[in-house]
Order: sequence, then C-alpha cells, then structure tokens
Amino acid sequence: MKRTSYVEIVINNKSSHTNTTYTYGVPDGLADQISIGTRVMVPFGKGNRLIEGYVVDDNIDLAAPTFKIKYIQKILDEENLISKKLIELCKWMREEYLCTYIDAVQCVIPTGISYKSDRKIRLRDDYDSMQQMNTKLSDKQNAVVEVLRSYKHITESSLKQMLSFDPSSTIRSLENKNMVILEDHFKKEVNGLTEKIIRISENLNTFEVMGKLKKNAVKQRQILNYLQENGATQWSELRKNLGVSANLIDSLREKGFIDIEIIEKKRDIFGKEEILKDKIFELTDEQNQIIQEVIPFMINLQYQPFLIHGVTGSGKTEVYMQLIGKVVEQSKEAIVLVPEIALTPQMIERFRSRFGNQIAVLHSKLSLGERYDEWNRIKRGEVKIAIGARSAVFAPFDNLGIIIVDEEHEHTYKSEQNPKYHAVEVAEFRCKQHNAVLILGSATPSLESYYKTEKGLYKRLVMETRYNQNKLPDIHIIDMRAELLNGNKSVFSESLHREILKNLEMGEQTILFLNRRGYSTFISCRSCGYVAKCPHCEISLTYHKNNHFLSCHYCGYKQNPPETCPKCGSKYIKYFGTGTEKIEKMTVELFPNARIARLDLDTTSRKGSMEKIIREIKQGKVDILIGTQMIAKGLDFPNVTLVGVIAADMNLNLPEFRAAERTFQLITQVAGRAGRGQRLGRVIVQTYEPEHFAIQASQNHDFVSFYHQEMAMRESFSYPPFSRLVNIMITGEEEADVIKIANEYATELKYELKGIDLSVQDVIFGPGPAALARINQKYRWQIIIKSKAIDQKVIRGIINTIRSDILKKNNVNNVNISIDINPFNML
DNA sequence: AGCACGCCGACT
DNA sequence: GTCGGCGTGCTC
Repeated sequence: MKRTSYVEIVINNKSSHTNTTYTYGVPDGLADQISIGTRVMVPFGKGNRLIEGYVVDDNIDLAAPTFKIKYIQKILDEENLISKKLIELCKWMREEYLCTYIDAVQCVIPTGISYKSDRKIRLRDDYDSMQQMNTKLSDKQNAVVEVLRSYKHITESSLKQMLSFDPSSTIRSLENKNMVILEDHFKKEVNGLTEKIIRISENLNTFEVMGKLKKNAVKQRQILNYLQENGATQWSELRKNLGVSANLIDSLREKGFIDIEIIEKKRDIFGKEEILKDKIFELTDEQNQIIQEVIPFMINLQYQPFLIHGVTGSGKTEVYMQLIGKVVEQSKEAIVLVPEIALTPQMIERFRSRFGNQIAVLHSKLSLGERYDEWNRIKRGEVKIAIGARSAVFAPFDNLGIIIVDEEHEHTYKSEQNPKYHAVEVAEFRCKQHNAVLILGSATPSLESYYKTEKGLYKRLVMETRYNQNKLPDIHIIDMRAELLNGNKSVFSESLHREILKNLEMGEQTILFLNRRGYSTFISCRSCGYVAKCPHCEISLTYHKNNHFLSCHYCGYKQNPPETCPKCGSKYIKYFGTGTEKIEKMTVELFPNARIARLDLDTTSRKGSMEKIIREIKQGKVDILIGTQMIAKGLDFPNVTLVGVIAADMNLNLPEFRAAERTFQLITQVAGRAGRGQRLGRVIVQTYEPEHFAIQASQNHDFVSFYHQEMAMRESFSYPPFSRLVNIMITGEEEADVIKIANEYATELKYELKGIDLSVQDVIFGPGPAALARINQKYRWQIIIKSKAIDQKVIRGIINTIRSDILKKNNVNNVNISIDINPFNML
C-alpha cells in the first residue's frame, strides 16, 4: 500500500510567531507534482482558512504524528515556482541574517504574485424570512446588513472601506447566526499581461451560419465577415475597428461560431528605441591577462571569487562583457549587479547593444508587471543574462556560470530592509552552489574584500592603465583654513575659482561635487540658539530655497521657514551650512556667463529628468555641473577636465567606523570623472583636514597606502574585518517601552554570552540611544555586539532566541526589534 | 497575521 | 441574555 507523503511548508504571513515550518500531508493525486519550491494553498489555523504556503522540504518521515494532519488543498503554479537551490539559499539567509522564512522567500519571487485572501460576503437568499425569527441585531450588524442589501457580492476589503469600524468580528457573528455566506476569494497584485485572439471556429461553414443568423444580427454578421477576411484577430483590434462589445463576442462563442485563445503578452520595458550595435573593442594586454586568468575556472566549473582592482577608466566593463560572452557560449547564465540602475544608464546601454534581447533588466523603477515579466523571462530560460540592482542577485537562473558585482564597495548592496542581506554575500553563496565564478570589481575595493585577497580567499586582479593610456587626473588638496586666514570667506578657494575660469575660457566642462542637497543645512536663532528641527525626528531641517520650505531628509516632513524665532520671538533667524542649491546660486553669481546644471535628488525626481540633464551635458550644453554623490558613479563625460570637491571632510567625522573609507572612496570616484577624454584632468579637493590620511592617500591615487593605514586603525579598535558586528535596534513611539525592552535584551545577552564563555572576546555596547535618537516619531535605542569569535553561529542563535523570548513574553506590538548582521549604517 | 476563547462591562 | 472590546494563546 502506498504511504502518505508529508512535506514541510512555510506559511505566507508576516507574524514572527509563525516563523517556522508546518507539516502537511500530500494528497495521493498530487504527489508527483509537489516538491521543494512548489507554491500551494493549505488550510491553516482554527478556522481552516486557506493560505498560501511554500514547500521547503519534502519526503518527511512522520512515524507517529502528535497532531492532526491537514492536507495540501491546491497547487498554485503550473511549474515549480522556486528552484531547490533558491530554497536552500532562503534557509541559509534565515540563519545568516536572522530573518523570517517568509522574508527570505519573498526575496526569490517577484513582488505582487502572492495570493492574499479577500473573501466575498453576501446575505443568505432566505435572509428576510430568517430574520423574522432572529429579530434583534446590533447597530454594527445592521450597518453591515445595510451594505449587503445594496450589493449582491462584496469583498471583505471593500466592505471595510465603506464602514467606519472594523467589521471582522461583526462578520463572524453574522456568520455564526447563519445569516451571511462567505466565499473564499484570493487576489494578487500582478498578473501576466494577456490578449485574446479571436478566430472563426474550425469546420464552421460560415456561409451556412450567415443564413441562419437573424436579419437584425448586423453586428454578428460584421464580426464574422471581418474574421473571414482578416483571419484570427486580436480582441483589442476587433473592438477598435468594429466598435463591438464583449457581450457579443461571448454570445458568438456560446453558439460555437468562434474560438477565443488567450495568449500571454510581454510588457516592453524599452519601448521602440533603437539598439545601436556595439563595437567590440580590441583588448589591452591587461584585460586579456585577466580574462585568461578567469576562464580556466569557468571551464573547470570551479567556484572562485576574484576581486578586480582597476582604476577608473581602465575598461572593467569590457572585461565583464567578454567573460559573459564566454559564459553564454558554454550555455550558462550570468548575473550582473550594478549599484543603482538609474545611475548607470550608460552601462545598461552598452550591455544591451552587445547582447540585445538576451538580457533581462531588473530594477525598482520598473512597474510590478514589468518586473514580473522580466522575472518570468529569466525563469523560463528566454534570456541568459540578468542585469540589475541588489535584488537581481536572486534572478531565478538554474545554470549560473558567473556573477559580476560592479563597484562592489557600494553600500547599496547592503539591504536596509528585512532581510538585511548583503548582495555580495548572497552572490558568494549562489556561486558556491553552482560552482560558478564570482567577479567583484572596483577602483576602491571595500577593506573587507581587499583583506580577503590578502588572506587568499579571493584572487586579486589588477588593472592599472586607463584607456588610451590616459593618465589619472592631478589631484590638488586645498587647505581651507589657510584660505580663511588669507581673508577668503567664500566656499570657493582661490585656485578652484581660477581653474573654473580657465575651463570656461577653454570651453571645457567642470563638475562641482558636494554631498548635500538643499540650500542651507540648518537654520538657527542668533539670540537664543534655537535650531529648527523635525517634529518627528531628532534631525535639523534643511532649507530649500527654490520651493521656500524646510524639509527633513529622513522622513520627508515639510514646513514653511519661520519668520521669527518660535522660541524667543526674535527676528534674528540665520541660515547656516551649504548644500548644492546654494552652490548653484553662488556659481551663477560668480560665473554669470556659464551654463550651469544641478544633478541631485531634487532635480531628478521626475521621470526622465536625469536622462535629460545627462544628455545636455553630453551635447556640451552645460559648462558647470553641480551634484551630489549621484554624479560620482559611472558617468562618462569625455569633455569634463576639472572636478572640484567642495568639502571633502564633510563625512569624515561622522560617528561611524567606515567614515574614512567612505571619504576615500568618494574622493577617488569623483576624481575619476575628470580627464576621461584626451586631455589630462585636474581635481581640486577642498578640506579643513588636509593632513588626514584618507585625503592624503586620495591625492596620490594610492589605495594600498590608504588600505594599510585604515587597517591599522581598524585593528587597534577591533573593527571589521577584525571583528564582526551586530546592531540590534529597538524602536517604538513610547520611549519608556523602548528603554525597557532594550535593557531587558542587553541584560539577557550579557548573561547568556557569559554563560558560554565568549565574554572575553565579545563586547556588548549599550543599550543606549542611537546616534539618530528619533526618526519618524519613533525612539531608537541600540545594542552593538562586537565579536571576534570565528564561529558566529552560536552567538546568532543566542541573539535570536532572546529576541523571540522577549517578543513572546512581553507581547509587544508597539516596540520593534530589528537585528542587523554586519551593518553598514549604525546611526 | 487571523482567529477563537474567555472575561467583563454595558445595555436591553 | 447578548454584544462587542480586549487580552491570551495557537496555528501542522
């Protein structure tokens, strides 16, 4: 006799209490269609309501179940939604990042395909006769019945919208009285785009049919005639040309005159724009060497990470493309990650012109439907290459040959939402699974990656020469303290001013970089010291002159600037600090004949505005471009010969251990925008701390010297890569609750870690208020664990257990505990 | 997250 | 008695 088989299922709801797997029975008829990665509907909870679930283990041995077995009700997709390897990845992420199962699963499927329950409700047909026996109803019940009287069917969610109270308990009481009927109904946000194709039924004698049709059936005749003449026709076309309604089509089908076929359509994310054929460049010796170094690993199907340390403009992209070419030749697949797709339109363009429609593009600017289509093209094997931002690392390929991470040091690869994964770590895991090659590329590698090359975990490949033997730009460091002593109070040093003038004369372009948008960074009262702060956050407000308002860059809050001090009533409100908007205004005043553009979040919020500005720069319609870090990455303007860094030390003194690294990276990246064409570029770096090693090293383009100095600092303070950090953030609107939970958590942590004798090498900081103590109405307390233990698993286990214990014990809905493993942002 | 169950006060 | 509000505990 056949034995029932059992599977483990993850339930799709967000509760931390259901962050586990549940054992379900597989009905005999479905056994061969259900395996790891299948998406199913299962009855769940006391009411046995249907809910979506994902099979994560199969062939479970259940000798003597201690609970009542329920059975899978339905399979949701024709093909397994998730591959076995990606389910493995989800399990790894859950342990690595301490996230829930379902958060991990959501990463590997497209957004919007989940089925959410939205039941339909209607009154019983014999409601009125029943009602006479059951006379009295409460006000709420009456309100619900009123609505149901005017609508035959209504979904739970629309009912909720129409009432001023939450009707769920009322619906339940009416159901218990047998007065309403509930029908299961599920909806999802995204569906494949479809089109109906209409054709005359096979073997239909049109002539005969026409005779049988009634005289007044004019429209029906028209349709049949049209189909007779034109053959199978799309419904949209038929409707447009004949102006016919859907009812008519339905009745013709019921009579058996026509057939309707539904085909899937793809949303076209590129429109009709032409793809120019890319020319394949002659490789330099350096590029060739690198490719020859990597290829053997691809051929031998051997997992190996590489770090390509290549100066800006050394032609890394060409290396990527050639390697991908090889992978595709082997009929394997490739993933390319870029920091932020909107900032790298030029790179996407190059990939498209080289590989054409073999590419799928995944990024956040696409609509849900477009993303769904691109995901499906990958899943079905219609494309071989996926290019995109962080989340593209989950592209559902089965046969990966290579993952490339461009600008691997970028912080955008670290997710700030749950699960707080790092795309490079995920890429490592996937490459190991597939015996694939991992390529990390950067001009300024992260310390962690470079450290791994020193340790032999990654192979290091170096590219030192720029294209056409272009030299790296000359970098001049200007001591702004000296400028001040010489009586120059302007934000432009004398030499920057002079060089800009020179560039204007020569007709060459200039970029001015300041990593802060807005006009003034804070406003303050001179008589009492009041500073305008966001009412929801512990942040000072930035003044935006163009729109004349103060705005909070953390929560988006906006208000008008006060005329007088709200605290003491004085008129002496002063505006301090400088943002890109102010730099723009000063540039206009200083260089009245120059054509000036600004590129930051404020000028690029509208769709297409960024592309427009970039086009104008390329066409030489802009002399001076002012921008935030948006301009630092990937942009290639050959006529830019001068870059001015207005305030290089702006982020140097943030309370963050990566501050120096970020500063070095940013200066180097921005400097790389200069001199990409024939002429030598110049960079002027203004700073109040010219002696800082991060700034000194950037002057000589000397990553290695920066690396050694920074590593010495990291080692003496035991910062990564010499330790591993965990940031536990406790947030909530009630400060007292937040503090209470934070204290409880820290006490437990200290006790437990001591218990396993890790206290010697592990240090717990806090609990205490975070550097940004309040954001969006929420108080923020944190605990930081700095650990040198080689095996982090025990520590993570403890962190996780304590969290679930605390959540269970306190039953807190108003306090959130968020755990960030290897955090990038600890403010 | 849902949902049931149990307890309690308010209201017929 | 019955409704509904709220806290508690469970979900294969």
